[in-house]
Amino acid sequence: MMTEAEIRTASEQTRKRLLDAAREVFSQHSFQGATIREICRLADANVAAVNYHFGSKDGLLAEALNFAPLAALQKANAKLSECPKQRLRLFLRDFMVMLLDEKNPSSQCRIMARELADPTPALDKIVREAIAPLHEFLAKLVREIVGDKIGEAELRRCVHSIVGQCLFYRHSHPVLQRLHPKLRYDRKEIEAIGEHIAEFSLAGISHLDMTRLK
Amino acid sequence: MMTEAEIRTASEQTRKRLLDAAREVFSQHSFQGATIREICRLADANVAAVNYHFGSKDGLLAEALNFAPLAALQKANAKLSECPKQRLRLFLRDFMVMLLDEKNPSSQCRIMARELADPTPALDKIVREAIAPLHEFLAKLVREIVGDKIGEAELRRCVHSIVGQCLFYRHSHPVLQRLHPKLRYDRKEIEAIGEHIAEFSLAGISHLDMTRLK
DNA sequence: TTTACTTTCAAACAATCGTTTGATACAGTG
DNA sequence: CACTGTATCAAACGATTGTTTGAAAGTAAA
Repeated sequence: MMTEAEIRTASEQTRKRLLDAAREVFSQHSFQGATIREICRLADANVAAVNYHFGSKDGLLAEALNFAPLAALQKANAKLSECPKQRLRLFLRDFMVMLLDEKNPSSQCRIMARELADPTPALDKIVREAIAPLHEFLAKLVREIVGDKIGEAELRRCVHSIVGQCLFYRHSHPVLQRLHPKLRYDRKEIEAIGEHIAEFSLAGISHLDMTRLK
Repeated sequence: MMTEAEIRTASEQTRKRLLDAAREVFSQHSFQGATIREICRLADANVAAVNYHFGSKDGLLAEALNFAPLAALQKANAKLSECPKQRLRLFLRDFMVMLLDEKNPSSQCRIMARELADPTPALDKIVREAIAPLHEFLAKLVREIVGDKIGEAELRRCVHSIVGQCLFYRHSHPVLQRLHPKLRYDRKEIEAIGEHIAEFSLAGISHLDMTRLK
């Protein structure tokens, strides 16, 4: 026997299991490659559960996406009293952990990275709520570092260079596994990658700054 | 009425139309998202033609892949008498044209970029014949620039930074279109992107060199 | 208990997928 | 002519997809 509150959570537990399973499956397959049956098998739910709780496969993906952790990362970073360069270093470290660490529950970013190349009905939401704010955040940070000596087009390309480096490790994971079979992405390696991207990018940004001055 | 040679070319023309259509469709959809029926519709051929000429969808993808243009790019670059830095600039410009220019017939690289994230039976061939040589080529080039002052792990990360920047524009094309709707990838813009990646990366490489020396 | 509502489930649905089949047309060989 | 092999085609095959259905189970309120 269950109380009203417990009943509600029983249904919500099913929803939660479905969302967790969906994030897992959607992050490992393309949207067309992920099947409702696999998600439901992983969630220990009936095939009809997805359409009952979320209306459709599209609806499930839309609800599975939650970019609050990414937004929180940016918000917390903006409040730091460090210099812009150091804030970029810290952000890239945390962002790479979010992208690569299997133990990290924020697999939404992994879905985001996957959906970039494969437009789905959820892409509009992803761009609006996650990618656009992320690019604006980085653009503001780079602008703080470089000043107003470079144009908008170059600023945008710097942001692309940074994001491109980060997403590469997530996107090309299956390939990198085959190129370097011995490599494991433990916490230490992930942080080393984040630091590399930060130093590499800071040098690239500063260099553009210098070339503009001449 | 046709002669024997013309018959053979008639069949080979069908093969060619199928391969062209396959490259077009595979570069725009994931492997699971691309359908044989769409390929055959584009090639103006029967649905059975793919299995008749190539055995299966997998076989069609495998034969559609041809990395000769990419290999030729590397070979031609290696023969240049320019300094390593200038050779990197030239290679990145040509590579970006190959990746982004719609008028460029080398759409195999676009398929490659797409397949990175979505393992298919053809991924082994892609890694072996295209990605591994590309990474080795860039590693050698970076090594020429930086000398032996950095370790293998850092060298590898530099290559990843370069490749990541390049692939980002191909991978995230649908997203970038929504972020910057006014932007068009004409020849001039593509070359500007290639130059940016070159300068950005050269600065990053040189900086790692300097930090190692201290 | 009876009634009303929510949730779950096995089963089926319609659509689409990659693939196969058997017929057909055609060119070359004897 | 008959025979052989190649290429194409409409049609169908079996499997799998996302989705729907109708009944069963379970809870809350009457």
